Amino acid sequence: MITQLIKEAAVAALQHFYTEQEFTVDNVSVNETKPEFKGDYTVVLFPFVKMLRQKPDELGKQLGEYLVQNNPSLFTAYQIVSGFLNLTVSDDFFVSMLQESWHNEAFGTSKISTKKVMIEYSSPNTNKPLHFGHLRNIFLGYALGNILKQTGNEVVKANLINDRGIHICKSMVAWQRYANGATPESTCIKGDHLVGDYYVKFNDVYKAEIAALVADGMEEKLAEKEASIMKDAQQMLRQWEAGDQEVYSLWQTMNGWVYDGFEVSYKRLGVDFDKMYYESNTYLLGKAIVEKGLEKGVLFKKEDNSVWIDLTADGLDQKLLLRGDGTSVYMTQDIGTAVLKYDDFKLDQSVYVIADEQNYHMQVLKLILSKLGEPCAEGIFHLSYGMVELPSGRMKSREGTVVDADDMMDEMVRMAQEQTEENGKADGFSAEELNRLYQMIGLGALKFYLLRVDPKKKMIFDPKESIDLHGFTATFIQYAHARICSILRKENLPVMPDEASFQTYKTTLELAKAEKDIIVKLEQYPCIMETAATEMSPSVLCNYTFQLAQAFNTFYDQHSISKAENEEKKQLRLMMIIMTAKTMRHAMSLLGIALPEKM
RNA sequence: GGACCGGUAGCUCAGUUGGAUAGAGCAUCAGCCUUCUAAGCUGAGGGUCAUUGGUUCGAAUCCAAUCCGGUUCACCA
Repeated sequence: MITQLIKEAAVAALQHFYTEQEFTVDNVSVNETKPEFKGDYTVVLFPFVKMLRQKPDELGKQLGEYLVQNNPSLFTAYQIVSGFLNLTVSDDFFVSMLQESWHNEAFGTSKISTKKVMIEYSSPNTNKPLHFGHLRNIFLGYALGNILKQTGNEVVKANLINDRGIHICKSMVAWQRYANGATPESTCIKGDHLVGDYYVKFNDVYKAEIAALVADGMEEKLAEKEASIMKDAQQMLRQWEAGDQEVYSLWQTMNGWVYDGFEVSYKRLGVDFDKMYYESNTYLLGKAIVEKGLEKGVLFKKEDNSVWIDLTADGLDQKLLLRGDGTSVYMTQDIGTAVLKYDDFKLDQSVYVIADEQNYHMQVLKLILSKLGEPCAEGIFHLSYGMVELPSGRMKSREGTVVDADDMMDEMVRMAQEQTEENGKADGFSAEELNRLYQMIGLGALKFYLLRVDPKKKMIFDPKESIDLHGFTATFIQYAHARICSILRKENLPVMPDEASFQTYKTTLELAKAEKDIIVKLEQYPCIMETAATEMSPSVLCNYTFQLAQAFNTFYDQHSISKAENEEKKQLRLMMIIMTAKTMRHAMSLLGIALPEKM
């Protein structure tokens, strides 16, 4: 990568002049040169000015001369502007890069990290369908898995399904009471939606029952406990835990409906999992680890027999791990699951894609595991993301204010269709092609919208304003890609021509600014990929790809490819746009976004 | 109250270990389709980087304090 080469060259130059000092590439700061100055990359001189007691301009001149003289294939000129050494990188360097890499499908992949990594994402409850907030989680997890694979890691995509507990019993009770045996088949409602409807029903009835009790003079707190539907749900949970046949079978049936529904959604979203965990299998785990912790003296018992860990020395609180009656809590279960995952796959790293409201929980989980001496503790990483909110505040499934994931997908596809037709671009496609195109545009826009911002920022989504298909969007990138493909069609070339399609000319014509801008960007791709992986941030790829598409559009407007000045230019430009399209496809495919050849 | 996260243009956001006059998109305004797709391109306006101090040759970035918003500190999951 070029910044690395520049740093190494700068170190060599410094070492040449100042033999008594030690320099490393980490001392050298290299940035892209600001557009208002001549040059491509800039070495900041100030750190050395102080260290070597030299005047900036003199030091810059000394280094600049040396660098240009001794690296003729890399630099053609230098310029010093108030403490900054601006280096012009030779066209030859960029053209060679292009000639070597335009065809390389592995450009951007590396082996900088070869860990075994699990990414747990999605992790839904089985009492309601997926909503817009889940989508952020799902896209993040899926994209991150792909990105980590690109940098050499072995990735296990995992889904931990929350399929048991009081909230699951709530929809079951409501279904039992009010559904008259309705099934997805009998109602033609997608299974997860059907179950979700009864979860909402439960809460409606629950509220009404409380109101009735309060009207009869009961205290509200007591009414919340005494409402018959709630008592039924609690009773059902006890029966489930006791293994009651009838309850168990209802539970299996309704969860089955939900899984069928999820399957459809996941498939449409284009995501998948290598390993499924179910809380009904894991909720009893962790107790044995807690017992060991007691023996070791890491944990302690209170008078009522409940088991705790004291984290006050770490600035946190005491945390309950087992109730007085010996039953476990959420944390206990998570401890068990963390160890289970570690044992299943011998993980180096275990990433949890979970909303930021669980920051404290995850911090405590990691801390407890490390105090218990569990080797899985070190690899735990919480990829925390901000919740998606509506202008009116948080989405609440109990209040029916959620934006449903399936509806959202439909809405996006509908918008894609509407826009395409409005722009008069729906001609020349078969019905099936159009359908595929609308899916690509609609879902691409949705994914890009949710991935383009830093995960930890919360986002507010206004369904009324919906999602723009202009500007910093997937559509913009898709459009640039389609334009490139259109040029290639005109030139009778496939999207990825044979390696021997072009001659490798020795550069004779200077690169135009718009050409150079694209090639400079392309050259940065491997570096960008590394950043995305180490920062665990798909948004890095969104930003990069958008900039690349922008650079292409600018170029496209200024220069012709078919009617290039000469054959050399034409072939160079073809290589350039082929590599641009390839890079855009590569980056976007990691985010699950497809790019059309025509739109 | 403790802990954590956020505050950058009217709105949504970039800004990689401190580097040049803080950048995009949307919105607004002005231009550009007899030439490879105008879902595009070019230009203009728009900023006390929440505030105040500190460190530094240099701070949106690091430190301290303060203000605003959010999350969390359950024998819920």
